[in-house]
Amino acid sequence: MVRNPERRTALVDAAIEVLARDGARGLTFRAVDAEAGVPKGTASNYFASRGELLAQVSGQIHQRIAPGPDEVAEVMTAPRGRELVTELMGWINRRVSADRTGYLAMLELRLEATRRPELREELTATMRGTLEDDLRFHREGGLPGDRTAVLLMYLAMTGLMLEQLTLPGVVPAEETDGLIAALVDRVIPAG
Amino acid sequence: MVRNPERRTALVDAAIEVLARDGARGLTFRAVDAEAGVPKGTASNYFASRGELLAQVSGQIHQRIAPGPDEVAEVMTAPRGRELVTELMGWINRRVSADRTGYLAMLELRLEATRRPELREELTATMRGTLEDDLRFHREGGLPGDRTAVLLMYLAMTGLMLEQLTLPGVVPAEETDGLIAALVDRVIPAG
DNA sequence: TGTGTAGTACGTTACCCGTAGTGGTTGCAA
DNA sequence: TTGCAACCACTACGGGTAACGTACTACACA
Repeated sequence: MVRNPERRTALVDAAIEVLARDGARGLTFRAVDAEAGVPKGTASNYFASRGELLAQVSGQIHQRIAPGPDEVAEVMTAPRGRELVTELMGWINRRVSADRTGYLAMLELRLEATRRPELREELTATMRGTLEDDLRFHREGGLPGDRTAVLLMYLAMTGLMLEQLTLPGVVPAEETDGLIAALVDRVIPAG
Repeated sequence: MVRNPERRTALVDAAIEVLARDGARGLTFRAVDAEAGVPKGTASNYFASRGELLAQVSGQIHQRIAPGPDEVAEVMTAPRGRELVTELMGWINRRVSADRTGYLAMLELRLEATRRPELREELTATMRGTLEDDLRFHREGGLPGDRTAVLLMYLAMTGLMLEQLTLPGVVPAEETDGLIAALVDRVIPAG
């Protein structure tokens, strides 16, 4: 098994690209080779199996999707209130548009997790972790809204994400900002 | 091109099953043949291409997912109010659990639509139609909650659906009923 | 008896996969 | 500086699989 960290991450990045563009069906070692611009057979040398490739994709995609810490810090200079929460949600939304590839690959992974117990466990643990981080961030950051509110926002944003990524014509893009504002407004209890 | 309606729907049903179980990757004419218990090559005779197969799956899956009219009528005997809306949402949720296969296939179709403009258009039109039906049903049925409320519930239920289908461990099953109740309670404006 | 569909069998095609083999680069030691 | 050893990129090949479509036969029904 060859170990060249740069090349390995390059291959995994290529795999993410292929996954988003061609779907699970198009994700083959050869396709990864081609996408990464490396000779045929290279992916074979770096990953023992398709499952291992997916596992590494799963590990890398979170880093790709996760926000940079300074990015968050910048937004969080504003006073705590519903407006700030709205801003955060809109920011998530824009992030999905900006990195369609990453989020689409994530969706493909979710579907794949349906059939791969190990992948499912890993993805579940990570997603659960980030959700708990969100909850803690919200609570300790002094943002308005209880635990239930955060969970509801999480679900609605997940749904919005799915819609935008797969069938953008169903919920018109012009409405999304208004919907996000209404979501925050209604879901966070007054007080 | 052979035309035997029964067999055709049987094949499409088999394709839905394969799509949910093995994903887009596993959806081949041969796999459909095997799943439907018909001789190899049959699917080839019934569908000119993979795209045509997917188109027919898309046409049939909506009927499979759509509720029977009497089912709705039965629930709608209750007095109009938040409780009834909660009941309806819980019913959607149970429906997803009961027909995992159908909804998983639907998810696979959404992802596939990412790469197939024709499929995307058709799916978008249908989904948009059912969403507008929902909105009309809600309005004309005298249920509480404005248009925004229905859209927000749609998004949250979509998110919940995705979570349950792909990573059921992230949002614990014990919480879902409470979340649905809270969703309805908060999203529908008082009045 | 003729048309159309079910079932069988087959050949072609297209990838996909892994690996053996080669050459080049780097690092270390004499 | 030179020689050696390890590692990795790259090429090329061969095996294998499975998917696909179709020609062919059998049968039912009009």
